[in-house]
Amino acid sequence: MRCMDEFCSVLLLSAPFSVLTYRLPPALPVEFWHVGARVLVPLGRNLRVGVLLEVGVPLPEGLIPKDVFWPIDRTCLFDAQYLDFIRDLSVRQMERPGRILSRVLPAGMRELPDFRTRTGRRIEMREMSDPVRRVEFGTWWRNGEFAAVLPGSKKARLFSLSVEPPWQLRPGATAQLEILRYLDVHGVSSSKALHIRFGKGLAQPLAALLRKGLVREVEFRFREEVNDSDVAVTSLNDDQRRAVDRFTALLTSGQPEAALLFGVTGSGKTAVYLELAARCLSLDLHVLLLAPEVAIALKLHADVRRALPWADVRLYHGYLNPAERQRIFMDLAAEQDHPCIVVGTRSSLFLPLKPGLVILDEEHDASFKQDEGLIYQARELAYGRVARTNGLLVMGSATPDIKVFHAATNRDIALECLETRVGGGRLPEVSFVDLRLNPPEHGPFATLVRDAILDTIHAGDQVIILHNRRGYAPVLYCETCAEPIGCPDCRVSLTLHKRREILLCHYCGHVVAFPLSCPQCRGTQFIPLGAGTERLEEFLRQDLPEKTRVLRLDRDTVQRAGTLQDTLAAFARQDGQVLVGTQMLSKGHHFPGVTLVVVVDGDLGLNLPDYRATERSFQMLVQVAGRAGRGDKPGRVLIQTRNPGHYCWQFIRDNDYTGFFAREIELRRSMAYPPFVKLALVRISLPVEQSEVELLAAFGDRIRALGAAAGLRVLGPAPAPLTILRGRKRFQCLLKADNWPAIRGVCAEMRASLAGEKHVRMSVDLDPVDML
DNA sequence: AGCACGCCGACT
DNA sequence: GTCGGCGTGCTC
Repeated sequence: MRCMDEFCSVLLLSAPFSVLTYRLPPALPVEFWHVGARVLVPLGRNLRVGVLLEVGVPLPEGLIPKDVFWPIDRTCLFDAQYLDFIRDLSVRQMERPGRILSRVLPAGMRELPDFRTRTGRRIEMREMSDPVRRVEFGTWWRNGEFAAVLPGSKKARLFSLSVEPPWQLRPGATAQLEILRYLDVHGVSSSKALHIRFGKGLAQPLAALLRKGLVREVEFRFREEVNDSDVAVTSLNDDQRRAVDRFTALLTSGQPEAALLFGVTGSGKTAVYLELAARCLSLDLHVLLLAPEVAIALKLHADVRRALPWADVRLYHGYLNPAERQRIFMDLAAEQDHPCIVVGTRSSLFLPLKPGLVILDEEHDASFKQDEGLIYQARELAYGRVARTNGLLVMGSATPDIKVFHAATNRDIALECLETRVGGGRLPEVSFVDLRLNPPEHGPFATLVRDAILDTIHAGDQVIILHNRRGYAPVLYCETCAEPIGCPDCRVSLTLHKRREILLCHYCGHVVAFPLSCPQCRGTQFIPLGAGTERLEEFLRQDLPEKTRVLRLDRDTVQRAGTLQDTLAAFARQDGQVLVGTQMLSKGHHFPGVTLVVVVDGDLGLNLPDYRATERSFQMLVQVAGRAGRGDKPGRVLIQTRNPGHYCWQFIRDNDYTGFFAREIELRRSMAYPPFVKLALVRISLPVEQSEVELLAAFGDRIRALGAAAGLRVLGPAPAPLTILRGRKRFQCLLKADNWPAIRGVCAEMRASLAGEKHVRMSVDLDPVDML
């Protein structure tokens, strides 16, 4: 029994997310409490989950503390390094640490757990607060006969459409039809999401649909890959060996290190990762291997399992069900000294590991930036993690981020290059088709492009057609009122998705049924303008010889469970001659039968209001070009353009990343863009019905004054590229500075100055990836 | 997030 | 008169 009261600080994992002071209950022994473990604390009249941050803190003046209610974890979940990492992130994001932590943890971990005895009997909170019973529960807790079980161990059920529309339903089955439509629009959905949408009336119609086989329950949106790995586990070539040796030296240098592995597509970066991972494990350190997309993570997971069958390999990503995610999280926390490899997507950065090695595969990929909710750039967080463990961050790419390559050329980070394609495959020949001289006479294709497609098919080879625009037509034009149909909440036109019979806003997700009559003039005659992947697929089906099989891959087709993998697998075994799709198909897959890649509109990405537009276009086109000719036949890439003079084309043709880099970095230097300055985008929005005039004037004056005082340049405020989005008018300022703290300071003051304006929202994107 | 408190509109 | 809408403010 302690004679003096002890106080502790607890970080709440639900609103208000504050750090509060509690007393450790004198009746429970001190060994029940672990810094970094979760505890149950009273707040108001109920209990909350929090993290025990510190024991032995002073009691704030005038505060009468409540007692911590009960421990949840028996061991520390978050060590000092992890909490420091979260704290650092919270400073950078200008958010409270509790909010950050609650966002990055598997959902169930911030919810009230059930307490059960070993025999499975549930103990009510009411019983646990009885002072007499508590002594007994304390004994049980110590003996491990009593524990917190995570909620949500009940599996979240996922449902997917299993039959394409039109559906055979009895007339009047409106509830069933609504559910089918919902699944068609939203793709694989959890029972929770369906419940939110349909409420109590869900169970019966859903059961009917399951019975009829129109809807099926799926385990998982993705299947684990079978071990058909194509990574050579044979010996490494000289380049690969040199990279491995150099990185191994960095791994054991005793200080944080970062390195870039720069290698053309097909040069065997994965083999380097695997060898390095093996060495890291033999040093008893954790390895984190991050992929930009779940599908690529699955592939890498299979590769790792095959190459390192003796290793403890885990797979983690956002599509695991919550119980699964929690289990992995808790397992890793419990075995922090046991070396293992986690393969996953960016959310794996928040697992409780002590990573000796973090590998970012396809480092340039925009998916590594989380841009909803908690905004972060995986690369920076990955470095944040290895910085605390004196580990090594390896970033791999054929088309590195300009900023990363700049750091490598400055020798701020190490650089290793893989010069040759493993197995000697040649890079494809890239040529450009000037659409002004060769007009698109066959749908969107110039005659010579269409001929090339036909020739390839006749030769028995495969074609990839890239068009980074989904849907049927991006604009639906009303014949009578001569206006395109626009989104009611955003100032953009709706995209026609013909098969799904909807018009969809690609910015806010607004959906309307199609066919419809024009909301302006009630007209019913429409002309679809422009083409998305769906229209290309339709065109190719009609235009190409009848027996040609055309597959399509974009976000719309992938909404059916397993479609992404099924389609990729079907195309890989040549169950289809043509694959049409968005940038989704430029990533990481290997199709030996492909000898032609067609880019329908090479200019599509070049004219966006974004200083990185050219870089991104370059990366995507080089990546998709890399899909061609990886087998024994040489490949060819045809890029249609109306702007053949653009500087990036020659570098794409010559597969000359370093040339592109040299040009681009000079442009960035002269225009004062990153990496030469730090950039932030401050956006304010207000409901459309409010006047912005006064607000903008006051906001502009204040931010320019603050900016001048802090030594940064302020551009704007100006209307944002999508001026009206989701029913709000949007304006933005671009801030340029030579350090982040100056930017953060100004942003924090601006946020404070807007505190009184209830309907005005302000968001800050530090280092924006795109300015839309 | 919850839950209280408090201040205004339409009911037994 | 009171029931109940949800705006504002606090919780160790």
